[in-house]
Amino acid sequence: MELQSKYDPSSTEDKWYAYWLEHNFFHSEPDEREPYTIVIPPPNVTGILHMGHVLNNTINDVLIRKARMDGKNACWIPGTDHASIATESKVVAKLKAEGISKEDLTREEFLKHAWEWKEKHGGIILSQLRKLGASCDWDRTKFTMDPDLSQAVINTFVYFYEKGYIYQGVRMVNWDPVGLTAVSDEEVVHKDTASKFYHMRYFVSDGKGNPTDKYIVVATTRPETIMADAAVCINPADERYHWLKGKKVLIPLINKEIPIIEDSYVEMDFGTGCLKVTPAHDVNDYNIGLRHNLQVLDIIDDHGCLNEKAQILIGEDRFVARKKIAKMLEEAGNLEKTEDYTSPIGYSERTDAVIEPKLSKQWFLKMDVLAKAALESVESGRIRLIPEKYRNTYRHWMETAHDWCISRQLWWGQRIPAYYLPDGSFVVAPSPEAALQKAQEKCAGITMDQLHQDEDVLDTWFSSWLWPISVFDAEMPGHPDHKPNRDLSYYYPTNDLVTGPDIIFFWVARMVMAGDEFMKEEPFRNVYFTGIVRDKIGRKMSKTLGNSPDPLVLIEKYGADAVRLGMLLCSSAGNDILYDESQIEQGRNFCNKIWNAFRLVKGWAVDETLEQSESSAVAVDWFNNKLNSVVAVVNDHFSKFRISDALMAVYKFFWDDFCAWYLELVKPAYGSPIDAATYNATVGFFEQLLKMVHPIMPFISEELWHAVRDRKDGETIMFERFPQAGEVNEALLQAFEQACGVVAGVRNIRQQKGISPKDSLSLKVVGDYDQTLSPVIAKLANVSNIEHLTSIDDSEAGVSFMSGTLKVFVPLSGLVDESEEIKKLEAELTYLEGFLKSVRGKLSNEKFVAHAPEAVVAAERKKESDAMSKIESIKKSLEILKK
RNA sequence: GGGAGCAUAGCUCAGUUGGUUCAGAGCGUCUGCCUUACAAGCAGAGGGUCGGGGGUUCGACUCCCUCUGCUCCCACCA
Repeated sequence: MELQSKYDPSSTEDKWYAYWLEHNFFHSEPDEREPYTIVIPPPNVTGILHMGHVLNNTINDVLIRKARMDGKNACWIPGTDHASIATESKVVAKLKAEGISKEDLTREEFLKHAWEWKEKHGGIILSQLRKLGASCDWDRTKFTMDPDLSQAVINTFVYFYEKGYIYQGVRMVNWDPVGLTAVSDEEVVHKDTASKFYHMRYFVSDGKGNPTDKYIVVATTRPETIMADAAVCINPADERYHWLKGKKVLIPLINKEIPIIEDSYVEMDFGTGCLKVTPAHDVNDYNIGLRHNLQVLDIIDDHGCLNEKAQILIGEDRFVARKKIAKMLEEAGNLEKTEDYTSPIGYSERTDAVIEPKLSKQWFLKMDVLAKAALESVESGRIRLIPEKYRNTYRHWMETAHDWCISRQLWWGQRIPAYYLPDGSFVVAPSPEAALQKAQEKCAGITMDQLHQDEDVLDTWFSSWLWPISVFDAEMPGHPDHKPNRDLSYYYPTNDLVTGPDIIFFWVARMVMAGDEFMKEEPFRNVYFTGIVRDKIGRKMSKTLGNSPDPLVLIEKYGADAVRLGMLLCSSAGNDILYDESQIEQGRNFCNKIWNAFRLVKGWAVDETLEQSESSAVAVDWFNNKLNSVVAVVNDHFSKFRISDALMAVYKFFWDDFCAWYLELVKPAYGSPIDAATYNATVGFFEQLLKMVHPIMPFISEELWHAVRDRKDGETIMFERFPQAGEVNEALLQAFEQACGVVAGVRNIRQQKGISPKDSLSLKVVGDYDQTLSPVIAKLANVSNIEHLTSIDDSEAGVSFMSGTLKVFVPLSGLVDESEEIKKLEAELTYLEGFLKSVRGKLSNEKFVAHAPEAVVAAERKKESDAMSKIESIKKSLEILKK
């Protein structure tokens, strides 16, 4: 069968993925081997594959396939995250399109829709990962809202509640007065908005609630909130206002007396330097209020209208009230001036309503003890962050960790297991039945109907932080005294985690906390941070920009192997990667190169009677040593997570060493057969190369591994042992290197002089030269004979060049332009003399000789003598030329 | 405003305790080749005072300070 000159991934990739699945190669069960475990960063259950996933999962797959080939029991757990906010908003949008509003549904009805949506759209992303070649153990696929995983979450809540780590508290949330819901920080968009800066007079009180004639000016953009003011704040260092210390001022219009307080939060050079503190309606003011123990007075209702606590303008919308109150202030003589002012205002992403900061009751998990342990896990080096710079970020987070707000005003997720009694008190229990029992202990005779479960669900991260534990043993997290099951004991801790630095705190740190708490052992050893995938000009990939290619289209066009290689080419750990389709083309080209190397080898006819040629014998010996040295380098790169370096080492080894040098050396003349020894060695090398390629490009390596030799059904390259480094004959590698230099030199002369590769030349060499390499030079440079001499006959016309300390002379009659040669040699001479001078400068420096290590000084001496011999040689050539 | 990081060839990046000819790789560019494995290829070549300035050192791309420019995270200015 004639093989095409282009590799066609579409005809092989699906075939081999099906083959791997059919033989259950990805599945892992505990055994006596060392485990190697990765849990997938669970993508959103209703998400679809984007370039970020491709990068992350390619790296994961490279690591897992490498470990598998290193003989470990490799297990990669796939799964999805319920992603409460993202999924719920998708379902809400879908219902809205059908004319159904969430408010019209009961919780149960809504959840039914949500589950239907999940069943229909969920897990698409996992099937897309198969296209990429991801070798996940699909039998172990998990979902963060699987019944057992959900129960683990509930149990964890109960556990921490009973431990005293969970409490209810008040927190400022982003309230959407139109959507009538709290929205997350991520759903708030800040837009510069034109507004007014109102400068108001607050009169100083005489101590009995009456105004004196003294006043201060307070500037605000929100005069409608003055009724909720709890204080006026100045910077303690502000001398302009020292006279105010300890005094009280009166809120305009309502004449309420409030204190002057001091806090360095206030910027002296912003506004008037006096800040009205309104704890209920501004986050910063709330925090100041906490420090100074101020009263919190909430005067705005859920719809954004003033309530009765405002005393005036009750029922007015906040923006209407703002205009009216400005007028009232002016009439009362309290408005000094208004200025135009532009400031960033938060808007709801979904309803475009201006966000109102609002206090609400939330559940919190104390972070102090957990964060301390998690910090220690990294500081001690038990967890390695790659690259290391993220240790700083991590430490910073852990040292300033705020308590974790774990409640969300949503329905999609694990509902908080707190059950309220009619008297307003509550019990926390892992199930309604258990809750009832506890409630009855508090209040005899109470029935299930009288219990009311908290409406909120838990933050999605409150389930994902258990992921490395719960995917193996969902019993474990809630029951720290529970003995881990077989899977958890075997696979935990996992080895490597691959994720983005943006969730270092949300996810990574919290998994460490859960691991420390429940397992007394970190959940992973190494965390590899990938960068963000950006487009060619550095913009984030986004739907609206339309600069995000569909990975499936790319796979269709170039093949998964090419896409994988293209993504890895430019991805050093922790750096953003600038994606460009040309990288994937490079991946495709490499596949094609491998394919054509295979075509060449496959096409050879073997003649068992043929003797191995000298050049082939040298080639095989050399390549064997080269293989050993490259394998050592590649393994070293892998062990340090230098994945793109490992990849590049393999790439160059295949392309340059194997194809450009080795194959060219052993290639028989067209139509001639090859000897058996060389053929067998070559096929063996090719197999080793395929194994080195496999973790990065699984499909083409499996395809050719089967094509290069007859294999039985059930055989796979996946479980072949990754090549191990052996002894390296450094002298041989160096000698070969030198020979390559000579070959390149001769080719260069051919190019310059316009000599066809078909015309053979002869060479004379002077200097240290390993003659065993002569056949190599002869074959690759098309040289008929090489003479190793002590000096060059000065009567002959020709061109010479230096390769290391070796002088190579190519006799050429009639083709030499002597003046050009002289110019070239003189330029080289000038360079070498300068070089020699600087080396001698170093060596004559007593301090250098005294301080520098022996080896460095020796190296300099070698440079000196090498340079001297080169200069000598060039001078001789010049003499000859100038005759 | 607080914190972190980056700046090396046209582009994307290496440069691993400061010392081998250390100024590198890949891609791109240029030149010559349709040489029966591969033009998605082969053979060659050019290209950077390592952002500016200062310091430490026998020696600095590498360590310290400073300036400039950029990026990210957090808090967002009443």
